[in-house]
Amino acid sequence: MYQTEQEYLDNYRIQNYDIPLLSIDVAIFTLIAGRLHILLVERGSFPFKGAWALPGGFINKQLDENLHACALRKLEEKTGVAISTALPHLEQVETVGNAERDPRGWSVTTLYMALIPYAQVKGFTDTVTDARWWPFDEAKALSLAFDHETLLDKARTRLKNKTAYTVLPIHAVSAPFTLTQLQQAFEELLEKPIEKKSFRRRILSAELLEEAGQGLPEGGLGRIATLYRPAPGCGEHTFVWSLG
Amino acid sequence: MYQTEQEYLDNYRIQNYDIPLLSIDVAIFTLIAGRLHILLVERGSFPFKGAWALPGGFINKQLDENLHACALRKLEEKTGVAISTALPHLEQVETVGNAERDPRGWSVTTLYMALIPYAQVKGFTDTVTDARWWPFDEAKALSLAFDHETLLDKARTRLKNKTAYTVLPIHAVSAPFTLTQLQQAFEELLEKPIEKKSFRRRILSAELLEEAGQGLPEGGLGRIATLYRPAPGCGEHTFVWSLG
DNA sequence: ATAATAGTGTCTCTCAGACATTATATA
DNA sequence: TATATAATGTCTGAGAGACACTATTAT
Repeated sequence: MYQTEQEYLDNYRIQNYDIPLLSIDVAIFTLIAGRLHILLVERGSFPFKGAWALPGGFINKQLDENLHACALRKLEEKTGVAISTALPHLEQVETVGNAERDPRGWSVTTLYMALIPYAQVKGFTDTVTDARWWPFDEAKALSLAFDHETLLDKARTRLKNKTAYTVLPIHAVSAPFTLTQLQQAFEELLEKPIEKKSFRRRILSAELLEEAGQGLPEGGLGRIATLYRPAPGCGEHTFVWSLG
Repeated sequence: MYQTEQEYLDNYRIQNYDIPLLSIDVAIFTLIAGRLHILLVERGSFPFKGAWALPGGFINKQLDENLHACALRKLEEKTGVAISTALPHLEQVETVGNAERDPRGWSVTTLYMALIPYAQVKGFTDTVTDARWWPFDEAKALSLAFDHETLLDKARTRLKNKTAYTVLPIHAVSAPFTLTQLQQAFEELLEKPIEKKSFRRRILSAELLEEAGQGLPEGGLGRIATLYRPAPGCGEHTFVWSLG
């Protein structure tokens, strides 16, 4: 039909094709008072107007350099977290597509999962009126928009699995923190207790933390604890063991 | 604007939105004479006409029930493998999207990875003229269409990682097989030798194999080996250890 | 002192790696 | 017999779980 690639491209119109709708959804987790919470937004427009949903939306070809940047933009819009600040963990979980999940027809969404320390976003999310943090179990009991209950489960499963073999929960606590605080974060995400000595042995021998002074434990009672912060460059090469 | 969800849906036209192109690509791996190969197709149309690429294409809203089914359809079209037959492993790897990967503009592709025994597809792929099996290293040296060199790496990495903690390579050998054959498959996918006794201990204690008679080793020389086939329901709950 | 929390010592059990040894087939 | 491959025996060291014990703080 066309003789050259340039000629083909000049005549290409995406509107001529019957393509599915594509969106991005982000399951944003944090720990509030030690318990797992997730950020949900109340939908202000159709479809599912008024229902709670994961933050998400469409790719903006002008604003978003790539898929990850698009997810990061959603994360920032809802949490006010500045990219440069600290350690907002953001990773792609799975892409789901079928004819049933959206009443507008065959649609595809790429699910991301984020984990951030509450201290870093509390000020902002408190001021946002259409979004709020839900304890995870309560969120699961809501009737969410689209197939977001399924997406919630997928994100939660990823969170749990990675906690068993990486130091992912480090992204849920603000530095500096005690090893006990970090262990409690691990236990909440893993949904089971961890033996203290084993935890300390592994987390310290991994050399992913550096000391950051000393401080009293939460509650102000007990022996002074050593404080830690993530070591520089502890980014993602954090896979070594198998917990639980 | 609209008062009810139904009214909104009645007036919804996807063509009114500026959405990116969405495709599916499948990295299909097999072992030929013990070496890792990947199936590539020579593109017959623009863009990248004449270049080698991963099998893939667009979702067909009528034919495809969901994303996985779409990937399965691509797999079947190129390999002739019947879904019902045996164990074609197919899993989603990652979704990539940006403005550069496709000259037609901002585009998104969901990458799948498949692993099948060569014996199951040899007859069919031999007859297909626009597709051929490439040794993995040679494929990497080709100049592939789009960002398929990157995709190839992502799929290869997933293959390698999962080999370390699942029995994924079981999908690369035809039953019945000897433990030595299975070990060689593991070693090729893992790119390093495995200690024989350790391998046998773990693979047998996982109880994912059942005995399937006895046979001479390849080459016809040596002690009679026990043959095995995957145990029914060894599907995917195959994660237990950490090899290497 | 007492309660509370931080941090350590150390035993045991499991299991991977290493490697020697035995068993059984063909030529 | 020699050669090749299958399959097992067993020692060692690393590390996780268990749990008792010591150390240090506030009240």
